[in-house]
Amino acid sequence: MTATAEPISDALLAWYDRHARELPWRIGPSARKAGERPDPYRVWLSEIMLQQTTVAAVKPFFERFVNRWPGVEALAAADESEIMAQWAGLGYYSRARNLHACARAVTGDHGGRFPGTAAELKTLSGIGDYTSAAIAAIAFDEAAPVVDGNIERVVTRLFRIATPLPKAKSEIRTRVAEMTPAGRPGDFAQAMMDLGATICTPRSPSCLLCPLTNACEAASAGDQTRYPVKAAKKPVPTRRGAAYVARRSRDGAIWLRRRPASGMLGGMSEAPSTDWSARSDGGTGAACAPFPAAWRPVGEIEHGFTHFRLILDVFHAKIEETPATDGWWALPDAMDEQGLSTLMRKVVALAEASGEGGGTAAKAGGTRHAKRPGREARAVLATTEDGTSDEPVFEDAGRSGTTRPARLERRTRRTSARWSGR
DNA sequence: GATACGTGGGG
DNA sequence: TCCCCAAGTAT
Repeated sequence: MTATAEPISDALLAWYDRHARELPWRIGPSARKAGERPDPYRVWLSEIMLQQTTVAAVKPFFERFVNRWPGVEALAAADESEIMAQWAGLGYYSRARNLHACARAVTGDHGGRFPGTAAELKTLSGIGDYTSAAIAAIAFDEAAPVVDGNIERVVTRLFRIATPLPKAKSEIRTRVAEMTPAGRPGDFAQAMMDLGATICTPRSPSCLLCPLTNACEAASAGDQTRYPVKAAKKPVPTRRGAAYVARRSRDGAIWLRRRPASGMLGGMSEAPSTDWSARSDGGTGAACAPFPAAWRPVGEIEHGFTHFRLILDVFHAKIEETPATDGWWALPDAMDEQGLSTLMRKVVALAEASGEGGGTAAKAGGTRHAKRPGREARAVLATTEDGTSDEPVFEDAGRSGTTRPARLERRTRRTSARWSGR
């Protein structure tokens, strides 16, 4: 332990006692001191969701998950497709698959209880260096060094570490291990993350409000925004592809299929699409469609992924016969349960908005190339048709069986879908 | 070690 | 508009 280590954790914990954020998965410092402990299941679930994802984005998903699956056994008993559908919109979908695998491992191999050490936790699917340490510290009081992006920023500034990430990780971890107090390792980790999220922010840190400013080498030098130093990022290429939205004239149902279990949007549903490595010249059209129909171009969707930008040409057709390909019919009312990624929700929304007979003004020459998918997607969509309802379709029978006869239930109401994620 | 892997919000 | 980035992991 270095000479400065102890004052840092003391000052930080004192700050945390006053300024800790209240979060649905968190036990506040007072309650924690009073002996209350966080539920390892909730800690785990939140940590998985929070990987590369903002607190604001996670909150509603976390609430839905714990309402639906209050404990790890319930989650383990769920169908993976149902978990995927609930995860839809949160991104990084391998997390959802790993979540299920982890829940099953905890239930099957650990008697329904999460193992209590970082080393054991790390053997579970979806739990790596950060998450294992975080769960061990927060839920089980192990003084494991927790290092996430916030803490990297705080520590590189505190010690003015100029080594670029990710090379600096080991040094950062060493520093964190030195600072982590045996008494309150979980609060310390959460305090560091809160500090990084609210005070020691990337662009304009509020050093005047920071409890560690006196100990901070970068603040003393006045160059705090130089840290952390990161390797240069590479330019993101553009890929193109096409998506084909087939609508059943009778009830407005859309033909969906499931993407392969691994790779981009793995395991999620989609309107049948070409692959995306496809030529950047936009050489997509009716000829590339998954099955013959009167395909009409309705615009394009732009979507930014982490490592490439995608431009998807969207085609629409009204058909009546069930295609002779793998897939299933999804009714407008049931879109939320289909496990559609955000990209595919945009695709479907665009097709809906420009589909003739859908009740919305499909005219206006602007639909041909919707350069503003964001605005497009935010449009309130309404179909004036009455819909019949299939059962929720995102399930095994649906994707393999294809032409499974729909269970018909008359549901005479208008559908009005708003682009709001859920 | 480098790359694949989503999405939405903020400056 | 564009770029950055957010409680990372798996391969």
